[in-house]
Amino acid sequence: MNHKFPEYKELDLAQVNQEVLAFWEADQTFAKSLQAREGRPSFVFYEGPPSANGKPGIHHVMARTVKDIYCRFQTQKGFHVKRKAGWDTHGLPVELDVENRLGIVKTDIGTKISVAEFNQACRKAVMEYTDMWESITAKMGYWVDMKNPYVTYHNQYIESVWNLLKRLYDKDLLYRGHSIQPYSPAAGTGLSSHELNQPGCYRDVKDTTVVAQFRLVRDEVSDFLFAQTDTPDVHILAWTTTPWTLPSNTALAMGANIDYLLVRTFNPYTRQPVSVVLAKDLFREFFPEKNDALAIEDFQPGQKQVPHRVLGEFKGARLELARYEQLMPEMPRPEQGDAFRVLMGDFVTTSDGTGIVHIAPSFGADDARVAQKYGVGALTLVNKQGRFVEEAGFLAGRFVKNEYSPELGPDDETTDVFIAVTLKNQNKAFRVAKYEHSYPHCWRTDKPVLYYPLDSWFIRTTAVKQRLKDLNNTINWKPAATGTGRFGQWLENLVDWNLTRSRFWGTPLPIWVSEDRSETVCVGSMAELKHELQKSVEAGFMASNPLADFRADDFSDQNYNRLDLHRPTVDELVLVSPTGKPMRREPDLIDVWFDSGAMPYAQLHYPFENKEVFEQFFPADFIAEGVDQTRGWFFTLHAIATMVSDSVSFKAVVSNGLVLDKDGKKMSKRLGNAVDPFKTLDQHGADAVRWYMTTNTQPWESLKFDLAGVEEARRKFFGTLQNTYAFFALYANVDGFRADQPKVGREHLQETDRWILSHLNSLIRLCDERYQDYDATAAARAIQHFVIEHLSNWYVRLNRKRFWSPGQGPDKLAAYQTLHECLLTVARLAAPVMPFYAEKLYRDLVSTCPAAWAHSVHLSDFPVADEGLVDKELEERMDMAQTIASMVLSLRRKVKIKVRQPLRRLVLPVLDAAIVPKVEAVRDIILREVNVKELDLLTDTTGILVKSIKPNFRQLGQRPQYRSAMKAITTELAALDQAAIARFEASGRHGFQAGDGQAIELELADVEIVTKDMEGWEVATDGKLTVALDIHLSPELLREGMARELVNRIQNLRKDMGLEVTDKIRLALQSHPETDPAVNAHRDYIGGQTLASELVLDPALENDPEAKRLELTETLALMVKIQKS
RNA sequence: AGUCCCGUAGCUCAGCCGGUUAGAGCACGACACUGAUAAUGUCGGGGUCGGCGGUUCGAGUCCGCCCGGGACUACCA
Repeated sequence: MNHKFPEYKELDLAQVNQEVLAFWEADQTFAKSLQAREGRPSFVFYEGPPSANGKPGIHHVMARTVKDIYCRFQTQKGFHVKRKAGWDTHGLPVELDVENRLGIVKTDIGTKISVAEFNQACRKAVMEYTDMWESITAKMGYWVDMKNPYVTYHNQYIESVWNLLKRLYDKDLLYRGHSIQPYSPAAGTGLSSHELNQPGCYRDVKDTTVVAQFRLVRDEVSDFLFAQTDTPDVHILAWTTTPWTLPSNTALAMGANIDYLLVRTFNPYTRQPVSVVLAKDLFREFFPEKNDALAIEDFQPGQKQVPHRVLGEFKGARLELARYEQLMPEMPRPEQGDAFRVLMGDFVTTSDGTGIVHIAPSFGADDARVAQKYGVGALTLVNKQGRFVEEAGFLAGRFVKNEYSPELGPDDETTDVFIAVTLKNQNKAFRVAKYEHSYPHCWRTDKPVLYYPLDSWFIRTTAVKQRLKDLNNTINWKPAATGTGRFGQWLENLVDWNLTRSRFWGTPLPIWVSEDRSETVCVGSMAELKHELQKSVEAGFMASNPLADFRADDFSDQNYNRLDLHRPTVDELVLVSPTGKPMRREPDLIDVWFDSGAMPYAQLHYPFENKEVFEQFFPADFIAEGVDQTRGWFFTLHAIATMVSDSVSFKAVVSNGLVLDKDGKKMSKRLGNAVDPFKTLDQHGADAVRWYMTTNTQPWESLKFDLAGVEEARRKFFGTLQNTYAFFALYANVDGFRADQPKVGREHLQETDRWILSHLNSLIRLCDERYQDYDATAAARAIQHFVIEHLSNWYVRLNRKRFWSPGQGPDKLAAYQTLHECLLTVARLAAPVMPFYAEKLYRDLVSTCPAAWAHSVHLSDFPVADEGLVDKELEERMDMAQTIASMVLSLRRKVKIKVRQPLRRLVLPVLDAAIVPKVEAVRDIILREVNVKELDLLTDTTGILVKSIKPNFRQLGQRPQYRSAMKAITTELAALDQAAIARFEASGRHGFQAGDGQAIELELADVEIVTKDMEGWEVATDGKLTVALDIHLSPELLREGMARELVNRIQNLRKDMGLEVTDKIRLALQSHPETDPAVNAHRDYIGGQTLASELVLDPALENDPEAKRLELTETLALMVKIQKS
């Protein structure tokens, strides 16, 4: 046991980090913190799995700080908080990374390199940086169980995922369909949205655009248009930026509520009379105002300006299901569906084009959706190479983009232009123009992406949309707007989840299909697979059952690794259908997001193991990840839990924002502005980084990470806290203070003790509330304010003398106990945010008596506020004392009188009798602080004070009848002179007539009276308080001031000589007419303060070689001799 | 393009239910202190609260539109 509080020369947070880490390691503190709460209620936390094939960045430190804070807090609150780490190991980023390293592309897989080899490479790459992750996790103090993580590629994990898929399959929530996906003809591969979001993928390109004329068929629906015009035909105008999709057009889309016009005009190219339909909002884009006056009848074919006349207006809904003729009749017609009709689409806008959208369901996602809704078929006249197929007649063999062709260059005629010219000549183009827009490009080949229909499996999330929304409303989102806004919107516009990916390294889709697709089986477990395989062996489709030895009740890796549940092994398994046909696995993998969304189940290998455990660990009380996960992990967790368990997956979620560089730019390796997390933690210590991140900004706002801010946190907060501790330790050791001494009675507490304890307990309550509400920022800011402003700048400053005064006694003990209590409590309050320094501080503070406290702050309980110690009135009057002291100091500065120079009198005019007792209570504190001898409260201030009066708006606002008279009241009050104010104060009321004749009667409560000035005094005003300072210096005061100057200089000298605080001295001062009177008058004081056992005035000191020269003022110096006695 | 977040001093951020003189820290400048001292205190300059319009007796705060930054989703004629 230590009998002394450790003292330190300086604060080295990085060093503290090291020491505490070593302590935790040796002590197994994390494990103990869990053991200690074993059997207590659980606080459930889910760790979102990071991908270990990338190095951790500073933003991970941010995200993990958030997680760690609330887990540590809830642990201190007594909950059992299990934290299982996890690794996201599948998916495209891993594959791309491996392709890069091997120098291959997707199409090489299966040819240049086998799938087995490729997947082996992925398996290795995926855990490549595991040790870096483990290291950063430890260094930053994130407590999570890294020893038993869940890993998404393990067979047990996959089995759980398969089980979930099977449940969805059984609920008829899985179906096969096709969707329009980005596809790179040049690379021959589908692209994910992830790939499309690589920087530089979206590029501005200039394309030839066409406004095509679609000829309506006259029928019951469209008849009303034909009836209004003289031309035989009516055309719908539709705009496209991809004219190569026009041959595949099968429908047009209009907005049901959009206003459209029927316009009689002439085709600008063929000059033929036409009647066209377009959105009213876009009318002026095609028909300028200057042509309004031109008459249709007068039009000459050679005329440059084309006349127009609006014939009618109607809502899009009127044309629903109207028929039109195929634009290019030489093209085939779709085999299925009722094509060439006008559909209503909610995606139609009038922001550009014509307000009517050309629909080619094969080449647009919106197109496909609306076409499917109406049962309109598709034409796919382009193949995967981006080339028109044979059936496309005169277009057959053409590349839709020159970039896809090996021969064509940018200067060759494009298919778009070719089609535009063709349509022009056929009176089918109303406008042809170049248009610049952004379009995605394949990041590997730099060539434009093609949207192309591909087969996929989907999860019917739209079937549970309402339930998803309802459950979402019960989730506590931080910030709330993310839940209602971003996430809510996302759910509102939900589409079915495109589950499958044509890839290699991922969880295989456990669905086997017979060749004619008539029979399907979904496998939900290893045991089931074994059983199916057995049947297949019996049917003769498999030579042997690779799972023959698998035992369903043995969860060991050895048992589970009998068969790798990845490609290509699973592809080789042929099953048998109920009718005896062979079935092969659907070759696709599932979206990796399903892996991570399945983690509440799969991390426990549910439902095969841990069935009861799962009940306790679902749903999570809390999760936290970046906002970019809103539609990622947050969604997949939510969707899977809703569909499988009809429950939320998490009750509360904190989404944290980006970490940008200090100029607000995104960090990237390319720009070289990425902050190295290891270096940062090593240099500044995790606490400073965590503290900075937490206090600087709310976690969901993006953080402009600036090392200067980390440094500031260290200097301001940790420096002050450390100084406060060092101050405490210095004197506590001198006095042999022990923290486990019985508490002194409350009667021994001074006003300042009770004041700081009041603040402390308010702080405890606030922190508890804020942490509870996932608002660590407010908690940490409050702690910081308490430490710097209240504890250090005021409490320690006011009470320094109590600590260094000689002797012992209840008053001194009270001071030690109060300060100790404050520091100890701060350590416990701040521990979730700054786990290392809090640990250090806590252990130092309890080091003199470890038995009385937990040996780690993280094993200690969160402080409980003692409401009985909270005294708001006390806090108020101390605030007032601080304000008054500050005002006096300001006055002193103004008149250039040092604080060391005592002054006679301070006067405080009292406007409100209520403050009298408050001031009385803090009178001594004020006087001591500002070095003034008397404080007078002046109650009768008439004639002395200059007052001003203004309305109390808040008060008056409560009275409806005066609300509109506010201006008149303001004017009236501003006009009152001193006498009128005095009368008002005396009578308590003031009546007058407002401009409109309203009689107004004001009471004192309706106004605020403040003082401005005082005749003949040095005065300062702050709000309602005014102080006046008597700055007259009597000879007596000057002598006392001089004595203090002397003491001050002698103390400095003592220090310079290296004397201990307790050393006694013999003191000789040079005799001097300017100082002798002060020395004589205050001999005892000087001697006492400087511990001088002997004080002599020596006229001959000037020549003493041992004497030192002291500068007292600019003009006065004195010789002094000090000898240790 | 849609959705969401943000915009307050040179920088980082507070500002509750609308109340009339908008605050803190950093940085900068001046002064003071020197037994917490590689600390500390006091004072000071510095603001069209992104812009415009509206509601109101009164708007940084509420509403609408716009501008700028960011994120996500989409890329669609």
